[in-house]
Amino acid sequence: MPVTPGSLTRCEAGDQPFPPGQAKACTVREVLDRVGGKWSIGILVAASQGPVRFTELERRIEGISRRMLTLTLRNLERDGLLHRRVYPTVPPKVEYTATPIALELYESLVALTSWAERHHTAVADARGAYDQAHGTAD
Amino acid sequence: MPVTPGSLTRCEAGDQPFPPGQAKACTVREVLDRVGGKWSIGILVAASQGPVRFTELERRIEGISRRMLTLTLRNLERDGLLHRRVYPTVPPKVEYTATPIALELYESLVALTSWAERHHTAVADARGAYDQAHGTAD
DNA sequence: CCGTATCCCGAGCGATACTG
DNA sequence: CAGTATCGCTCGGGATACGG
Repeated sequence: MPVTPGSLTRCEAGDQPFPPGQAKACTVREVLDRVGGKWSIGILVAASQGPVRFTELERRIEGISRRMLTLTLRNLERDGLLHRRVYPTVPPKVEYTATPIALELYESLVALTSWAERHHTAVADARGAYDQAHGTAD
Repeated sequence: MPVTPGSLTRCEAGDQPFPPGQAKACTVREVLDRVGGKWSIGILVAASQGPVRFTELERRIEGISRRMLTLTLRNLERDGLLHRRVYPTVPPKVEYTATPIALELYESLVALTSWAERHHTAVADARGAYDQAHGTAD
């Protein structure tokens, strides 16, 4: 059985104007609005292996700025995807841990990685063909 | 068995600097960069039910502008997710159809919708708690 | 009917410097 | 160590008007 249209009912949490029949699209957007940021997934992956400290993330993510690391961590924490534990020591120590629902999300993302791995060459080919047919570099 | 770190090998198609151990993050980003746009999913959903015409999409998506509809259609076509068929009639008629790999992607997205449906209340609660604890509206 | 062309704005992100 | 503050830019996206 393919995807059943209408199996997803409502779209109440969003402020986006999705008409009926587009409930699924809306639901997906919900997720994308939360982990669609440039660094969210990377942080989630790192934190899914166990508690991670701020500076460790800064090293592991490579390319991220202090600012974006902080911002993304805050957003993930706000959405209940990360738990932030502060040790009142000196120097300070903060650990970030993926919450259970983040781990579930992580699992769900596997479907996407699988798709990407199966078709990324096809996508690349399609791009090449398209750019060939139209104006590649003019 | 939970997600096995390292089961996804390389990240060759991207131009983003993902260090080793972040291959999964990179792969997911690949997908997000393609369907992460504001309207991509909606169009994909509509086109997955069968061929759709331009104006029909314009009505079904509700809120989308002509410009963004065209742009998003072009991107999806370029990535091989949509097939564009032009009937040389007058007035012109154009049909967009989801390709097989788009349908597979659509299936993969079900995992995300499932996650969203299971936890969107938890996320909302987390947000509320966070905003409560910090400065909601001050 | 199916687009393109232009203008404009705000969010997202990067760089840099400062702090408890 | 783990942040905050400020600036500035790029780019996605909205509004509007025009064209084949």
